[in-house]
Amino acid sequence: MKNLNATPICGESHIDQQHEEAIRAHLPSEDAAVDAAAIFTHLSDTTRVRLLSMLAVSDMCVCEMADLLGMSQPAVSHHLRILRQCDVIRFRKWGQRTVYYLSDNEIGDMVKRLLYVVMEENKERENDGI
Amino acid sequence: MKNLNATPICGESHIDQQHEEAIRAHLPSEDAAVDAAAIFTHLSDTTRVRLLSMLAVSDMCVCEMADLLGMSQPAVSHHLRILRQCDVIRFRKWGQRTVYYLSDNEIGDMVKRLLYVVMEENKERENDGI
DNA sequence: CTAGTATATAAGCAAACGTTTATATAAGCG
DNA sequence: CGCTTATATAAACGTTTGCTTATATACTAG
Repeated sequence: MKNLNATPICGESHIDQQHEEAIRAHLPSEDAAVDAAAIFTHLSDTTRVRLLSMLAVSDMCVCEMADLLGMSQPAVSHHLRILRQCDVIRFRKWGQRTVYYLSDNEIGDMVKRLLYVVMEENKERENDGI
Repeated sequence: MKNLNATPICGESHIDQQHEEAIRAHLPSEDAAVDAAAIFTHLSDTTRVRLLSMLAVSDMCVCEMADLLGMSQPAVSHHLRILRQCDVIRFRKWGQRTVYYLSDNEIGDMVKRLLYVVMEENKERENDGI
């Protein structure tokens, strides 16, 4: 295959059929793009990032998370449900309590790595100025 | 430090001051959580995932992206602005055209890895049978 | 210069999201 | 058995988001 990164299509003609087809062949399916975006959506909330950061430190039950965040219990449950649905976190029952933990799968690992990278970038940005 | 993952706090008492402080010490700052969530928000849209997937294949100008996605030019520009603002993508001027490309930084790399992981997970899920 | 193309921005509207308040389920405890 | 605690779900409301239409900027061609 040609080096697609060399020149933008528009350098040749506005719509180069061959080049266009080559690019289309590399694009994710409709479903894949939707699913990928969904995962990002599930992580795209400050409260949920906080919850995941907490669970990266320690398994925890709902009321503890609510206490630590200073948020209402229903609000926390709401976000936990979203994170559960995409299998980023799981839970085990422990008496009355429901103890949540990060999933031990690719998505869970990805989230941990991501959080780490983002936090580090954030530290650098803070050090650089403001 | 103790192994925080061993037992949930609630196993000892509902709020164990020492354990709570240990966890708080590991949590991201308010700003870090907001920034991390913001990055996910910027990626949390099907159109933007598609745009990034396209740019991962080849640098491209706005009208090409609009053509390939079958979307209006303002809609594409709207999303490109969002991706620009968080430095996931950058652009160079080329005559009348504005050619966009993925940033060569940690965030850009992260996005590529993420897209790859998510697409692979998606393929597996499809193979496992809907 | 004027006309046309490529892109960016602004205003407006419908849909989606996050929180709160209120209610439901379910497990321990007396 | 009722009473309390832990959690989940539902309804409602204000905010945010993404798309469209319309307009603005900027480069090119003639």
